[in-house]
Amino acid sequence: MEERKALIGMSGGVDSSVAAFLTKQAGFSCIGATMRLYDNETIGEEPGRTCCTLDDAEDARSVARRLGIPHYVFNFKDDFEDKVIRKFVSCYEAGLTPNPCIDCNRHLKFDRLLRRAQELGCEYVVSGHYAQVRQDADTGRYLLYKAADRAKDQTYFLACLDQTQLSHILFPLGQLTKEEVRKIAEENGFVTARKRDSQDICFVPDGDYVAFMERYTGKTYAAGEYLDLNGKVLGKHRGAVAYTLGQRKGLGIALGAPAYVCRKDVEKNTVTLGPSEALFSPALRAKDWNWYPFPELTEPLRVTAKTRHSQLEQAATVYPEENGFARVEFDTPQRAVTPGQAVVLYSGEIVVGGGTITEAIWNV
RNA sequence: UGGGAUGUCGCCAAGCGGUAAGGCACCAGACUUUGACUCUGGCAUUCGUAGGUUCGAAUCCUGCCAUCCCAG
Repeated sequence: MEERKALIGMSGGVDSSVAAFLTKQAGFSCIGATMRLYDNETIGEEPGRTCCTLDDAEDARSVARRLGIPHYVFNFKDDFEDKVIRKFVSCYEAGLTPNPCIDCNRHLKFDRLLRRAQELGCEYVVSGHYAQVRQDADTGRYLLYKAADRAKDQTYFLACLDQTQLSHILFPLGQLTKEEVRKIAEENGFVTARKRDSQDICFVPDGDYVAFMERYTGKTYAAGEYLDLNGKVLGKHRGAVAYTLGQRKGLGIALGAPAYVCRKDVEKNTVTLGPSEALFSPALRAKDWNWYPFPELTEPLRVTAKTRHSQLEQAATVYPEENGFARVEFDTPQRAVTPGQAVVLYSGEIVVGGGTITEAIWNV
């Protein structure tokens, strides 16, 4: 029987290094691959703490060499710019709040990279994500399960993957804790063992995404007015694209009490400020759903839901709607439900589905 | 120009003779593979200004300056 082949997406971090090690140990014929997603000139930044600098590619290569597996660097800059960076910018310009990590998973790691893997004869793409995929014995469907290490669970970023993608994915870290992963890396002498976890948007290393957008588009976003909940003008803001729902920091306006972005209107270029209490909505509507235990949602279902990565799951009921939409009604109103962000539904250990929030529903 | 009022951190604001609260904003960390939220820490040797009284003043007195209101 021919040895099964797997391509490991190696970012140059500790997680994917250990994923490669475990895949090799499991008996797969492995190929290591690092994606080149952008140049520093595209993003107008000095090399920094990002997910795919040259240093990171070198670290990945070093680990691959140690494991005795080949290592390639694939140039996916065109797709990354088109499907992640451009979408990021156009989302903000449309008044939404994008989630580039999810788009990168959907279009790069588990699409472009997967296709390249298949060209190389690999059945699987392997990544260092903390999540689990299992095939349901009865239905044959691929199910996404939470990671054993709940604190590191990354299913929120992966609930955009469809059945075809899941059927070709291995997450070797799904049953391990971060601590165990670091230990394995140490024991094997990987240079990546003590690298810190990645964070921030990789192509905006300094965190100033507005400055990034202005550099990238060559535009200047016009200042506009801050409004209170009654529409009264409170002051000037630096352009509605620079704000996201629920935001408090960086408003630069002192109102005596903490103020948060409660609504925004990119057409009128206004940002409405108010107290935290004005941010709670009892329901949301979302589109572009992926369902895991079944092909389509046909009837209301009790679930728990997250509207952001670092949020406790909230009890809710999801209702199917026309044209691929679904409505999620929370038992308790949720704060700053933000269009453009993902909503992910769970039932116990499994991910029921994931979609993209189109609107917060303020009155039910 | 008369009459009145007020001037304390970027904004608001305690203090009222005993040696500068607090909130907001801001900055820095922490948390976090998105944006956010949150948490912790920092943030006026100085109280419009110049003098005076006092052991001691942001707090009392005087001049000046500035702002606001009412008269004009």
